[in-house]
Amino acid sequence: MTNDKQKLARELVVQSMRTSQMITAELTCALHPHGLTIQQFNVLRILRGSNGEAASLQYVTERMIHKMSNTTRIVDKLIEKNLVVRKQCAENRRKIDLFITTQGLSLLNTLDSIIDEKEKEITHGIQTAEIHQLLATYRKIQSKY
Amino acid sequence: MTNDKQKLARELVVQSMRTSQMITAELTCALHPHGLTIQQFNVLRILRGSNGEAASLQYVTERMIHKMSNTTRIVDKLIEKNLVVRKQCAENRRKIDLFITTQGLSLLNTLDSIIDEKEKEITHGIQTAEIHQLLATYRKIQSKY
DNA sequence: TTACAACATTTGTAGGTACAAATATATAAA
DNA sequence: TTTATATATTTGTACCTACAAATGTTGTAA
Repeated sequence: MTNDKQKLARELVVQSMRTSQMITAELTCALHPHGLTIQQFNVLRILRGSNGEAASLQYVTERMIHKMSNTTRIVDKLIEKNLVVRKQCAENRRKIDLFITTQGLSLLNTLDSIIDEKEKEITHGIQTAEIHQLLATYRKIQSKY
Repeated sequence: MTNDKQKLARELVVQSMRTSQMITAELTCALHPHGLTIQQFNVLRILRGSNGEAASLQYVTERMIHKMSNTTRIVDKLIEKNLVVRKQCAENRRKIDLFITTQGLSLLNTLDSIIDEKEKEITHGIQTAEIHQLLATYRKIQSKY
């Protein structure tokens, strides 16, 4: 590998972290007035996605971006805000059943358009083909791990 | 904006966070045996980059990826490990002069090839042109903020 | 020269990430 | 049946991010 490719590799690593951190900052800022962090918001969306079916902690953790984060403690925060309820699973008492509440669904409903708007803003001026290209490169990187 | 573009926008946001988190995990893992976190490693590289010139906390903070992080406390950790020394600036006593130690330089020397290797691994199978394309897209996203 | 604003860093706090160890429950093997 | 193993979640710890407030220092205008 040439020195040039090595420099590019480092630049890619640094810039992908920087870009992701900027996106994170934007979304954090958009959610803040509504009292949610990105992680709490993501867990809420995952629970909405299970369509009324009970979701276990494991189910939620598998779908999170930061898989090593502590789902128990993020869910705790959502329960405090009455956005989620937690029940012990009847069939398997090791498991925890999580459900989004009506209040949680209603909050998500408000946030959807706000987040859509932010996502539009972030990708503004980037062509569809360019996004497809970017996603393809991401898949190559992710497939290694 | 079409519904299709909106879905792509969301996918880009999610996958860029996921990719960056995977890269972070890889680098964290590579650095762990040497007792450094990514943030500590980055600060150390920034201090090496100042080539023996005193670097203020502000100088370091500006160059970090996570600008809102607490440079004081990251530097504290590096000082504990004798990788960095901190002095009050003589000309302006508000400022702090930071220097990387010989021990710090020597550790970085060991880590360089390890990180180079990781960066190679991450970008393996991705063509130079593809990386340039990716970096161009990143610049577009970053230029908005 | 004494206020006052600007600057540079530190400290406090709430929330997260990563990893390991502990707890509780269920299943399978001797 | 007892023991061992696997499964699901919780708890503990070190470190980090984001943001705000506090501290100490410097420059400047009345």
